[in-house]
Amino acid sequence: MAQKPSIPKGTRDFSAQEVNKRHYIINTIKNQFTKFGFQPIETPSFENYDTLMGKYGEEGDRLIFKILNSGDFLKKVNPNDIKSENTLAITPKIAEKALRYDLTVPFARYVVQHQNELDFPFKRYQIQPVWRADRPQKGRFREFYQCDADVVGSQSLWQEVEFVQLYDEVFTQLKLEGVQIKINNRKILSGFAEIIGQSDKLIDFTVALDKLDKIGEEAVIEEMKAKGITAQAIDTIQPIFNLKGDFSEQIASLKNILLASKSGLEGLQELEFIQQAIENMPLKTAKLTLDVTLARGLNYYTGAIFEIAAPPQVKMGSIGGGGRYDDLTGIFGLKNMSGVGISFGLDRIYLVLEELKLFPKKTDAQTQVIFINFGHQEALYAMQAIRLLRDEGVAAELYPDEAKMKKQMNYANKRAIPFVVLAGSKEMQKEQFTLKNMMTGEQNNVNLQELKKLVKA
RNA sequence: GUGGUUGUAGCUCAGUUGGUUAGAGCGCCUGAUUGUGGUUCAGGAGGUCGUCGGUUCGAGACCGAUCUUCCACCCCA
Repeated sequence: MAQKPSIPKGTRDFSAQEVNKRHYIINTIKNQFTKFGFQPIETPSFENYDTLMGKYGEEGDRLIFKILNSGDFLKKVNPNDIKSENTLAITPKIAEKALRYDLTVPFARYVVQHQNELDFPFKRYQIQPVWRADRPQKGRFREFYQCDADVVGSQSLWQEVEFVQLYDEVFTQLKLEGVQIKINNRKILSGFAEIIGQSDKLIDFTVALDKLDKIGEEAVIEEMKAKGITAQAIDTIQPIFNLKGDFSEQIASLKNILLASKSGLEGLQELEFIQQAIENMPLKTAKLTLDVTLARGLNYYTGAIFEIAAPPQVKMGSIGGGGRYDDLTGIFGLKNMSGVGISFGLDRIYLVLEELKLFPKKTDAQTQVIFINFGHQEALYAMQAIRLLRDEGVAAELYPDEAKMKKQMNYANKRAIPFVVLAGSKEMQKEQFTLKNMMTGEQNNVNLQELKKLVKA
């Protein structure tokens, strides 16, 4: 116990069953990505320090795992910085690489770096782990998978429409019903800030607004005041705390509030476009809702913002998110390249499916038949049959050791292998096999042809 | 980064105000059953009580540090 090895905080090992279930989710997502015309790419697990730093705000920078240089990494550091414990100055000197924090920024880097080889609009998907030096919690890990799909090089709102459909399709396939696709638009949030004459406090304003359904109206107002937003300004936009009605009714009331804001009205128009399209092509199981309090931390969104809420009966943070960013590649020197993308949080979706018992019983193929090992001659006889079964696509194996029958049977039972073949000298003489069905316990003497047929069924 | 919480056998957990050799259920191994798993019965193995240090005649229990778990905040998938 004491001397046993361990793994770092916030990381996990996955058993065979868990991996199979994860593959089930990944395959579902991948199939839909492909159907919607996205191409797979992969990027390295670590990037240059400068590629990642400064892209996620101060909080994000703190959560990026930095990789210590190899060799005499202290040589490049100014000794005065070490003496004065100037961490900020030392870090970029001793860590020139860092683990990726998400898939979007590496994707932007990829697009800029390969711009001459890509055909725009470029649609890519990417399913890889990311790392964050966060404190673990329910559904929060330090290593987790993101499944991203993005389009760059198109300003068309049809992309947003398609992403809503893509979300709906994936969760429908996963039998996860009642998922809420919350949508908002950064331009509406800017519009609010504009109306109250405090555009400089946009971030503070949205961060506070984002907490509305969690801490309530009063606490939100409290926080806004604490951030220096005037009571008068808050009064002006008070109505947004209590928006009523369905999607289009909310749009109508917002139009009144945002009358004086050009960008606000633009944002509303975009939302209307998406909503009307979806109305004409109803979603299968998900629900599209307008949520003006939806802010999402990432600074780079400029248009639509998505967030996916799990069905209300499970307590879980968002299981996906995304949005439009007009200038993501700008930070790497490629201007005028509008992009929009979404992400699925694999690990959280897993927890939700587990809690709601939505995983199919058989998430993956497993061994269908195992042959008892009676000795060298018998094993050879078994192996010949196994090879033919494998050619037919049947997962078959031989118990490797000449162990006691009871032990071999027990092993088959534990692994829930549905068929066991007993082929000893008796069977070999008649070129037969004794096939035992482990579910029913019944046993039959069959030839190879019949064996294939029975095991496959 | 802030505050709280958890750790005893492979797993789930008991363990009294600090006092002999730290227990249970499940699982595991062996046998009853030399070509038959699940059920039953009998027997058995397995723990430096997360780690390091301290208090004490004596620590699984008390104190400190550290690691880990889970939770809230922050932030986020």
